Amino acid sequence: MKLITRNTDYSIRALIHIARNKDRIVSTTELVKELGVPRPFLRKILQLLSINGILKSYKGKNGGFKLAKDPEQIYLLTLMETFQGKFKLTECLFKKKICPNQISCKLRAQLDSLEELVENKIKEITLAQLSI
Amino acid sequence: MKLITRNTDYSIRALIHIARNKDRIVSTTELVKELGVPRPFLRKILQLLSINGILKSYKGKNGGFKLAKDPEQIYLLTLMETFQGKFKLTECLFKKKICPNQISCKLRAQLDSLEELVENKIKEITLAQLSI
DNA sequence: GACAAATGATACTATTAATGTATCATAATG
DNA sequence: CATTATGATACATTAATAGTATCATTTGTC
Repeated sequence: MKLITRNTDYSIRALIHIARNKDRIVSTTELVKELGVPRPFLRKILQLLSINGILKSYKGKNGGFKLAKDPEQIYLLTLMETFQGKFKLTECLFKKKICPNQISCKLRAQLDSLEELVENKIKEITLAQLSI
Repeated sequence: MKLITRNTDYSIRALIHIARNKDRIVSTTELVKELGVPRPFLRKILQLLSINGILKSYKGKNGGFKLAKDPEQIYLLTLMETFQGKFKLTECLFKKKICPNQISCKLRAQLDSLEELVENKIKEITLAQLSI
């Protein structure tokens, strides 16, 4: 199963590097060298981070990215939801009209409480903790 | 994300029905009617449950399946691992030779502790609880 | 102002995992 | 011995993930 997909993972690694060099602009070229991930894919990821206000971008020569917030304010949950959509451990089949009974479903109840537990844990994790 | 995939989910629903009728043999035909899931897919699932000693099968006319164990002894974690492989919240990219540093990875450490938490919770859930 | 080096926007392709099908063999019951 | 069930196994489809490609726009430097 994938709690964290590759684009989220790459984004974290990129952000860690940017956080560790937060006084200057970091370019995609530099990040590709540092992380060894595919350039076009990384570019797409950085763009999304920029659109979502996590990175600030600088166009043109010597351009690149800087953090738009303090590392303490960048949450793992936010990153996951940026790339993977709203946090859900398991989509209920009820919604896909396969499982008939949402309300009485004991499994659903168990999963919901588990989901809450996991979400609360993830909420606490920030870039600051990951980049030290 | 999918903590529980469709075959695990179908298996649970099938087992619930079988558990509720545990004094008699239940056929695939009956389960298809009851659950409304694709027959060939369900057959494959029931076969796997049988191979793994969760169901006992009866071949031939009037054949079908019965529980091979008490509902109290059938764990959600076992079902998940039967259909989805060893429980892992997120496969480490280190193993795929993409991420260079397994040991120093702070994210990995966080995920590992989260994984333990979730696994322990899932370990406690049995068919008995789900089929009441 | 022209060029180079960067990001912005966006459409497309490939790969993998999940989901579902099909077929033939074998066994048990009446 | 026909019918109805499971056993074994190969195949096909769909959806999600992962990755590519292309052209436009912006900015610094000569």
